[in-house]
Amino acid sequence: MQAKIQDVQPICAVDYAFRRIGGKYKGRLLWYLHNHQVLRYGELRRSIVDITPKMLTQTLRELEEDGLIHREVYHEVPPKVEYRLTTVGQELVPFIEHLRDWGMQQMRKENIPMIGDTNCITND
Amino acid sequence: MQAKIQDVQPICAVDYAFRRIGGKYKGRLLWYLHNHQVLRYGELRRSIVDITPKMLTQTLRELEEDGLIHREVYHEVPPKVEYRLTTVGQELVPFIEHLRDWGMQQMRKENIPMIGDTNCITND
DNA sequence: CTGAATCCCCCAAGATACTG
DNA sequence: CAGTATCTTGGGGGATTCAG
Repeated sequence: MQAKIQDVQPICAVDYAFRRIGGKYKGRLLWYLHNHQVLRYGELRRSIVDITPKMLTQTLRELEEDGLIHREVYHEVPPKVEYRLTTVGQELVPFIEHLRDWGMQQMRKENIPMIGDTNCITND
Repeated sequence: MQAKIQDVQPICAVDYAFRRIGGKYKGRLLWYLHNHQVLRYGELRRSIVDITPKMLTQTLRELEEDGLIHREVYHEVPPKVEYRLTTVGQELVPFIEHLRDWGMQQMRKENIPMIGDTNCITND
């Protein structure tokens, strides 16, 4: 488990913000949730191609505890759980969007190959 | 040493961009360099209060190799080395700025204490 | 003053198997 | 379907010492 954001006193706001969206998968997770509005656990698992169930759950829990995403459980058989961005989470979208644009530009300029889609959009 | 950005094929642009500015100190380093235009090694060491010489050098080298900062060596006694953002590095400033604003707002709302300055500005 | 060189540790992340 | 439970590991990062 990553150290909770509340448990470590940040040096400054930049430090705080970077720690809050840091980690290997948080950026993509937020981005995919933004693109699809709402995604189920299995859909996220297929979107983040290189993630294991453990890391997916762990990252989702951290983002939830952190107030960036909302988790909705439907008590059905079979189970169904939906994830979506909270209002606070949505405030981060412009940032991720611009960062993605910058990343795309850099990759084009440097001719860097990638595994997935150019726009970071999944198909399902 | 962190795996070089060129050596790991990114999943998508978001993945790429996050990996390129990831790490514990890169964000603050870029931010401080933006605020002061140019900083010497020792000034950076005092700005990033929680960094060790090893991590400072390592992070600076990664950012340099990555084309985000420029390193200028003055062959004097005593030695003098200056760091500044490159053009590509400067393109990242708006995002860091936006992220910092978001972080400040969150910290104010949640009443989170911090160690350094609210604006992430150092004094020297 | 600006680093380099070691040694070491912790924990984020991976692999695998299992469950309500 | 949506997760847990263990075990393992790689390397990011820390502490300390030395150097030009």
